[in-house]
Amino acid sequence: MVTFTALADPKRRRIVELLATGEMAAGEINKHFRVSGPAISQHLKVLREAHLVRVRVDAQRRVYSLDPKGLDELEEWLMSVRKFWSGRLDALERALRADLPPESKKRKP
Amino acid sequence: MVTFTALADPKRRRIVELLATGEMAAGEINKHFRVSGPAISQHLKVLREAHLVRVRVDAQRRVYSLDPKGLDELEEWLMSVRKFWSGRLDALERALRADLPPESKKRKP
DNA sequence: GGTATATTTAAGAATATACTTAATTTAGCA
DNA sequence: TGCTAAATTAAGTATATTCTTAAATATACC
Repeated sequence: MVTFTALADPKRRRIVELLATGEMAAGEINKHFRVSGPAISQHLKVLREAHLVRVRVDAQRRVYSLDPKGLDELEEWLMSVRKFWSGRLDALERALRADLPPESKKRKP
Repeated sequence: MVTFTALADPKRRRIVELLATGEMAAGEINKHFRVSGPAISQHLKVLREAHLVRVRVDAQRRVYSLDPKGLDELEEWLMSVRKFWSGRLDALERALRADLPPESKKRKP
């Protein structure tokens, strides 16, 4: 799940948000940030490897757009965790339901 | 969105997956990894700050469980991006739909 | 009180990340 | 061909992350 690593950086998250509104060339993406071109290029590489964006070549320009795969993987992980979790109530919730103390407080070490 | 930073680490993701199956004390979580106790404790702190887990005190033990807030925030971001994205087709898809070339290939620099 | 257990906090070291400037690649056009 | 534009790759550096061991904190039990 390189997806989370890719989205851990705020600039990369912002790039994904930008591309959600439509495709954009690397240079145009760059204008939205106060960093050098290479910095953005490196971020785009990470996003590409995480299948969060794809490139289309248009002459010298590289036009970037969202890749569904990355977000799908993210959602899959999220739903998988939720699936295991749902149906399970934690001790506190069980206690509230049964109107009983959460569990025996004493415990041998 | 400190959530992504928290989930960027594979061990922390694993901890969330473990807790999805039920609550667990810090020491018990630790047994699932080959690292020292402090290492896990630090990971748990990051997860706590991201509202992905919560603690309940039981004598000397700290019993951890999932916190809905973190995953909710994650899902919210994901859905927000999808929302902006949906309805928008990229140039290639538009072209395929209209059965026309994607766009004028020539462009002045 | 004194000792053992469970866990966290502190301090420091190794590795990874994100940036910079310089050099390289690729395409268009006079 | 030579020149400009757009972007990437390369190399180096500053900062962040993750881990370790040692010390501190808190609770239970004798």
